[in-house]
Amino acid sequence: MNQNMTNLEIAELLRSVAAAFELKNADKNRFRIIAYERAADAVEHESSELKDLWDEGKLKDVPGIGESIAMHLDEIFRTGKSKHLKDVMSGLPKAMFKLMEVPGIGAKTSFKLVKELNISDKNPFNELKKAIKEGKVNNIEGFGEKSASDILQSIEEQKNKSKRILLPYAQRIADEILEWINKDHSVVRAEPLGSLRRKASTIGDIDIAVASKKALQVIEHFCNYPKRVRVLERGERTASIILPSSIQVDLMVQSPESFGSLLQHFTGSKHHNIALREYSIKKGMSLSEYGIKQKGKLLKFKDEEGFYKKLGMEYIPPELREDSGEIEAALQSDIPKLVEIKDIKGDLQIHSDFDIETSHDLGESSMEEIVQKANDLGYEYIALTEHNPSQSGHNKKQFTDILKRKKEKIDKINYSISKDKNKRIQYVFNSLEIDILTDGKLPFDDEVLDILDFALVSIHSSFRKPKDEMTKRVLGAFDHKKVKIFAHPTARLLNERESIELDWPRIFDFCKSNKKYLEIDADPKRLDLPDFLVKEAVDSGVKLSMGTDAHHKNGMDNMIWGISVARRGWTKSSDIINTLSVKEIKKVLLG
DNA sequence: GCCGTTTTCGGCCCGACTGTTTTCAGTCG
Repeated sequence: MNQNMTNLEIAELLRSVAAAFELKNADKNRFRIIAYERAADAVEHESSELKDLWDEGKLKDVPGIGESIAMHLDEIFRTGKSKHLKDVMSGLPKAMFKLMEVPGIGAKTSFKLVKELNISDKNPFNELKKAIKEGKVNNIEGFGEKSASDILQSIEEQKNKSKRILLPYAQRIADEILEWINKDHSVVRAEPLGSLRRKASTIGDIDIAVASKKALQVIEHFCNYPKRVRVLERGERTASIILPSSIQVDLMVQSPESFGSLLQHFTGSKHHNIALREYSIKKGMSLSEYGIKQKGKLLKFKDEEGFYKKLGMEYIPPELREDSGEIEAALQSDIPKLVEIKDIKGDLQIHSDFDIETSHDLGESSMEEIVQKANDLGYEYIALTEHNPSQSGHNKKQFTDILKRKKEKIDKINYSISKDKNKRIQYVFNSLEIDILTDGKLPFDDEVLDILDFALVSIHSSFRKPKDEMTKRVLGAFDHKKVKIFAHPTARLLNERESIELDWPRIFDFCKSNKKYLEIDADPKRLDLPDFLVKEAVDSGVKLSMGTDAHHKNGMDNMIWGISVARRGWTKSSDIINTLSVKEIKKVLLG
């Protein structure tokens, strides 16, 4: 424990406390254990840092954190430790909490192993592995050959487990498995569910639901998937396999007349389902993957619409099912009509191969290829947004010359587009993605900027600066008249680089007052703004811009992933400037 | 320990699978 614990560390602490309670008062108060686990979940789920919420006196606004836990956290943030939580965990070996990271090892198993084998805190995983190999584990009461070797395998898999899977890659893996599953003739329908169906930016496990009257046959077929490394479990209705890189695939089978309930159950999220079930209990209904039980009778649902309707709710799109207000909205028929890919009329961040003498990466496709691709996608407009020419080795005249050359080329393209009545595409914006320098300035002055139609700004260096300094830096650059869009605003790279720290409410206010726009960068390794900030931005009345950040014409197909983020952020088409017609967007960007 | 669209007290989501047992505890999603 320390004064500056992150949400992840706090969640881990609360989970350890839950485990400690589980061991210490076995049957006394199991709901306290659940309360701590739910608090841990809530902290992990929370988009703001708890320390910041504590600063603002809002700790108890986090659902799952009440009087008592808030008090302990307050003590931690003030003094760096909590006497009570420390007492709860006292006498339990640290190694125990570490071993619980292994799938299949819970509190009780972990405690028993550490105690029986005298495992030290130093390297519990290696010590446990060694004990298993020496045959010491299968002699412990409650363990056997199989459980010992399962644990060994779990530790190994945990070690080589890849990071969370990027959305499009998870989709490809799921598509391949679906192709295999559909070879079984008893399969009526098969769908990828879980976080993949909710279109989360990264995916942990891959979940698949199948409608079939022959569950056992489907499960047999699934477990024979050629790319499997091993079968993790295999029951009458569900099965799990492990793929290379320790990717887990879970399968659930249900008869076609109940497939709607299975879709609903297996799509999740866990938080959404729990909230939904708690609400339903009050209405005298009990929900499960089999249907809705009411007065002892089981009602079955072929589709999800009927399921939600029975609960007195509007249909909730999968992307919204995170227990972040969607149930309340659905009860009041207040679910927004979410933006769709067909609403998008243009792509506002694309890099061509025009040699702009940048120190960043150039695109790989020519302007002409990109314009053709945009036309194929049905777009009315695009923006060509190469990185700015490098600062070193260019003086003002050279900047001007390069940008004038680019403008001439785009002018020609626009002229030829205007002559071709068969083309959907009507305008190419002459733009640029400009670095925000460390001091908040842009690399060149207004005269050079004037050559452009408009500009994007973004951060590509000095990512780790304090929130206030970073916010001033961004607003300094964003303030220029020609600058309309802040591109990939958090600068995060999924699995690789954390988001920068910004005062978001201040950024949102600035955008609203000054007609500036925040980008959703649709590049699958960015997906930036992240969904929860999209929701906050939209709630604050900020308008967004969509860009694929394509560095090759094929990258323009990535718009769909940006749309997924927008939808998860409760975005309507009117919240996004790229849904405007070419005539309207010129007023917005050229003004 | 948390929480309130019947409640400030009395509830707390629901079910599957596995190994080690011989009816169930532990774990997971």
